[in-house]
Amino acid sequence: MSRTDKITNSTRQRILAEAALLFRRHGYRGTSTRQIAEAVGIKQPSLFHHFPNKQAILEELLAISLDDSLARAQRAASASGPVARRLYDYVLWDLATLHRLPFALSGIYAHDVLQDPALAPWSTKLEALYANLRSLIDQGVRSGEFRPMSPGLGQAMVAGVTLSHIDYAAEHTGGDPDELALAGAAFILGGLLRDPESLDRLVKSHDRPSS
Amino acid sequence: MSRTDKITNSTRQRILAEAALLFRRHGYRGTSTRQIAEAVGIKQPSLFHHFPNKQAILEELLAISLDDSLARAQRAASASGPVARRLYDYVLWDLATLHRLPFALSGIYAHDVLQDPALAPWSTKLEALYANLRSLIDQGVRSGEFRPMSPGLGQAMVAGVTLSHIDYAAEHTGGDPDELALAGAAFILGGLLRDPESLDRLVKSHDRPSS
DNA sequence: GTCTATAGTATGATAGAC
DNA sequence: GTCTATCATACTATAGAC
Repeated sequence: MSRTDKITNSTRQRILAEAALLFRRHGYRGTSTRQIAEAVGIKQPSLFHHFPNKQAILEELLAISLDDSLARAQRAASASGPVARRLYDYVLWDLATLHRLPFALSGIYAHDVLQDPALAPWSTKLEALYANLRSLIDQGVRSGEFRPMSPGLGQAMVAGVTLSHIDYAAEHTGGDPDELALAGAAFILGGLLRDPESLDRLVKSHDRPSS
Repeated sequence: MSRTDKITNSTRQRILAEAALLFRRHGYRGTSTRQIAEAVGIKQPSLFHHFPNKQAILEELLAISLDDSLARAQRAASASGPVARRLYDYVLWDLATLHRLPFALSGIYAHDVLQDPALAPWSTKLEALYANLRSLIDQGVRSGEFRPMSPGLGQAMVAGVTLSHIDYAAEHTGGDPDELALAGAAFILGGLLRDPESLDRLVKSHDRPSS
């Protein structure tokens, strides 16, 4: 995070915003640098004054959306206490953060793009995030808090719900981030918990997520 | 369904299978016709003897995966009886079918591809499928079976879980389709139901899904 | 039904003036 | 920091021989 972009609502930021929107709509590969430039209101070669290449735009968006999530997931997986509580708090924070992003992120976690060897470091980070989720689910299954299930499948489904929120957010602006996050976290925990009454306890005892 | 491909394990079928695999891995746009041809073991122009163009390959895969699901969702949404039962049975059938497909489908529902105007008919079909899911969720919320939630968000999350199964299936072959479908249906219903004890009843009273 | 050769197009990126 | 002009490349698809 050694950058100097305090509140630079500059061309650079507008490129990121428009690119994120287009990447979500048409995918990374389905979006041309000409389209991004047109959306920003400049000509295509001018993009390359702000970013060395198209991939650098994608990588900056990945950094925005992945780094914090991975750190939080790591802490959640290695902390102590009831797993349901830790996973619930993590999901709640993740979704609320996601719904507050200034960028319509997505089309970015799509496996196809991260499969590119040039993006291997990001693929590794996403895999690390997923490994923490698998660990959490495994802990919950072993402790009896969650229904028996393959941690891999559980992780995939949790990630699937998260991705669905990214898409939903992009097409339904104006929703309350916390409300959406609560709905998502309740759905996920409801899907995992063996004794779903404990969900009520989770919801009721939760203070607002700290940024 | 006016085709004549009984058990033609022909070049045509192998093109479909390899294309499906590559589309999932690298996306539709990230997969070149040369890659498909190479995977099949022929040269690139030979593809065009079997399909008029690249898009036709995608469309055939879409037909395989979408037509039946839409029909089933339509019936589920307009039938009578408890919503939870109808949605549970639909999801169970959908996931079990999906896990039995000979093709590693996906990368296909990705919004970015369907956004192409040339694929508008398929985009319409997917939207119709989603509208039926929204209707089911809305019915469930109104009847009190499901927790209060926006039908749009609920539909998105259900679809997200389904997509996660497609991905999971592609990377973990050999799992029991029915078992995976049960886990997915339980997750979804657990996420939706207000009174999750009724989930036990759904699971226990269910006979095996008819093909 | 498959091949070689190639047309036609769109793309990401660079050079250099202003 | 943006522009015009352009290069090099990769792609989908066609033509026509075998």
